[in-house]
Amino acid sequence: MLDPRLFRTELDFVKEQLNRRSFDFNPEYYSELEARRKDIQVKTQELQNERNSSSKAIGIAKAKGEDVQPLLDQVQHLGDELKAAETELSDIQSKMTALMEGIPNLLDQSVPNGKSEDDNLEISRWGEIPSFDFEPKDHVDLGAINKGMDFELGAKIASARFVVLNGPLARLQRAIIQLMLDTHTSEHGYSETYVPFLVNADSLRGTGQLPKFEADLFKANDDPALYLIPTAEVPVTNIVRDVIIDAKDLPLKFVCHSPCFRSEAGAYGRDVRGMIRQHQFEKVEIVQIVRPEDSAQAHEELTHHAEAILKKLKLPYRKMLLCAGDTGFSSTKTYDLEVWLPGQATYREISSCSNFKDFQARRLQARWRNPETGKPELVHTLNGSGLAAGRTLIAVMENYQDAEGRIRIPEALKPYMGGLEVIG
RNA sequence: GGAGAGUUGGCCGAGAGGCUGAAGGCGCUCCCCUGCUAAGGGAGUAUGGGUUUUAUCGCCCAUCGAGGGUUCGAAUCCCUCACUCUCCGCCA
Repeated sequence: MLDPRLFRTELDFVKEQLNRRSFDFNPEYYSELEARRKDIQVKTQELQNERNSSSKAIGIAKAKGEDVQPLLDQVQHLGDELKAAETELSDIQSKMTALMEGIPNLLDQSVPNGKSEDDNLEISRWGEIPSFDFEPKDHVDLGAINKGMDFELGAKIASARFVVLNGPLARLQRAIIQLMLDTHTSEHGYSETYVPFLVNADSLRGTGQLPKFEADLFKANDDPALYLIPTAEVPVTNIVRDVIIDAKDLPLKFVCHSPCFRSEAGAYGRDVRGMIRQHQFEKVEIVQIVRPEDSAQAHEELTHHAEAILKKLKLPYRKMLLCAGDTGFSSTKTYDLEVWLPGQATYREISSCSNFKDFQARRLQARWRNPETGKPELVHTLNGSGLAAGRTLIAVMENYQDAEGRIRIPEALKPYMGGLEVIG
């Protein structure tokens, strides 16, 4: 959620900034709502004040043993009037909240203009694109060998867009996850957490998935409403919901492995083949909670932490700065890391690292006590995939294949593979 | 799943319809005092919101697990829900 004060003082600026995302913001509707809100809130509070002071007077009169009937007659009319005002106020406040919760974050100055992923800006490339003296297979063909990766079985057990991994490939994915967790905890200073994979609506509202993106979620229960997490970002960032953090405890850095569940309604037709876009996938997420002045620097570092995994695995990748039109709802600035997939001869997203500044923190009421002001102030939140494990598995398979369709185990993963050097 | 007991400020804990946003204690901050330390004295110490933006001051509103209700008036009475603890059952 954006700062309501910004709307009251810089309405034109807000509209202009939201335009960069092609978000159509209607300042007239906002101003009208805000004017009514003010009007009704002031009126309601005046009535409440009147009721409170009258009631107090009755209490005092009664204590003195005076006749309170005249006073009671005086407040008679207040009840209905106040109730009507309160109803009207809560009505307009929920309209206001609905409006505000549907507005995306403002973009950082450094984010380039653009409409789609085609306008994203390439920042850097790393690694050698492998050359093969044979036609490289994609992960689906490689996985079909020994039924190590079985999409039909996934469909039988669940539905389309689920997969079953068997034997060494299942272990390889686990090895990838282990490498990521170990690297982030022992080299990058993150603290490992284990969290619920079902979350309530408040948590999803806090990180920005609700109310706007319910269609992307799997709802697992109705009363109370519980949803399968689309990313560990949700439960992990909600650790600090409604918390005032001691200044000395910042930054907080969490790493968390979890399965992720995405309904991706409407996404059918894209990436139908293989493990690129699944309803369920494994991911290691890194999350930072920082002082506002530190978030830009933290964003760079967090992205480097994700890159470090690709470097350890010697997977070629490029780093993209997302353009205005491709940057997510809650983010001010996002770097995507795209790994090279020989099977598709293209770069594909494997990590997304975002700085949300105070957008999530405001929804979460996640604050820290600023020693300079002595007051609670909003923190900044950041997160990134470090990395998506399913897609990392694909990348390892495709980049480390040989002419016979076998897969060499990258050096960094060997300690986790129990002596295995080659799969297939 | 069954039975019972709880949920009050950073923490402990009083309060049982009316000058209670909440006694008292602990902690913390500032000041005074005392060779040092310890002890002592004094003051302050929730959060959100409104009041044409911000800051100061003031005034006002809301909040005693959450949401409804009764009442002129609710931390206090009633209802619903959530969570915590204890015992029993069942399990990993």
